[in-house]
Amino acid sequence: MTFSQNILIWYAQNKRTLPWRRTRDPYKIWLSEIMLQQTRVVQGTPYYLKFVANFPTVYDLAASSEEEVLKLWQGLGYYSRARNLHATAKMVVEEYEGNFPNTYEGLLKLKGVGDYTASAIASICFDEAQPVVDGNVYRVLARYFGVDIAINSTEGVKYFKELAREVMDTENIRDYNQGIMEFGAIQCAPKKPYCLHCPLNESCVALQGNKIEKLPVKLNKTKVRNRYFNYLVPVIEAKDGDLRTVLAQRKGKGIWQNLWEFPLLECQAEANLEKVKQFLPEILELKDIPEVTPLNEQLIVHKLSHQHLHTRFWKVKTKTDLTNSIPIKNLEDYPVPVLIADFIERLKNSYF
DNA sequence: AACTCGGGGAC
DNA sequence: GTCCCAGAGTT
Repeated sequence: MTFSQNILIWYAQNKRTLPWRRTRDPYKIWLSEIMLQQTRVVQGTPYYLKFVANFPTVYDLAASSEEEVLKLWQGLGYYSRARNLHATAKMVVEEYEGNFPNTYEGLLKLKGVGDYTASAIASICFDEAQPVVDGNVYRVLARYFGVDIAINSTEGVKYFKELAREVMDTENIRDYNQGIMEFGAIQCAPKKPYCLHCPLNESCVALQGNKIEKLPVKLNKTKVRNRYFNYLVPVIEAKDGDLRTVLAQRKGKGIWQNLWEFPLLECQAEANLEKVKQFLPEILELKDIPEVTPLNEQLIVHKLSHQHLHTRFWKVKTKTDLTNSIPIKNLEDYPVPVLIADFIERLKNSYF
């Protein structure tokens, strides 16, 4: 029995029932594929269901605002995916009459759709024989064929794509592609794969050579950058007695583009009260002398894959009614990073 | 070719 | 702590 035949049989017997497996609708497949980029199925699934409920068709998504899309995306990370998602929905509606391209080449032109996603949509929706090579496929192929070329090297990317193309089942590409990914996720797992009862164990080069834990090979460990964030949280007592505060939208390059946060003072190291008071006028233009107090004693360390954000929130109590101030009860309407969302959650449970 | 972009779960 | 997830875009 061939490699692909084994994959197809395993898939038929072991596949999970996932919401996007009941359809060939390119819109829904595209949505699921974007959401699952670098994201586990268990984490992405509730977001997929939320999006399908709010935006049943590409027209609904295109008619929404980026702000709404980011709000629904909040917490899923890699927010450029959400911005590209919205831009692509508008493009499909305005330039493609609401129809997604039905070929690999056509799909590649869409923002946020790269080699993997174009292959996935083309094969799943249109039965086009394009191999998918995601993290799961790299692992399965590296182990089964005993390939020790780094999967994230230029040579490796090219080699594994060609290998994937050679061993794919062109007649059953839809099930085969999903099958090899599912096989990698469930059976040929990164750690402690279930080799004992694996249908491919007798011919698996890595297993026979006792190299399961050494494959796949991956280079370049990410180095973490430490950053020191001071969020200045204005607390303004309005005339009606309500509390107001201020949010700012992150612009330009870097993390959390177009998401909202409190006015930020970033320093080279942990800042004390004097430091915050010194630079506060550059962040907030106040007419009075505010009362500034730290809201967390220990720095909150928010960990991203490549940055550690050492964060302190400062209450800035003022009587200046800043322009663009908003009622504190409206804070939850804005798309914010998890770091800010967690803070707002504590705020609800009376932080002041 | 190397870097950047989130957050979370498994270990 | 480490690894990695149904990767893409930029420099």
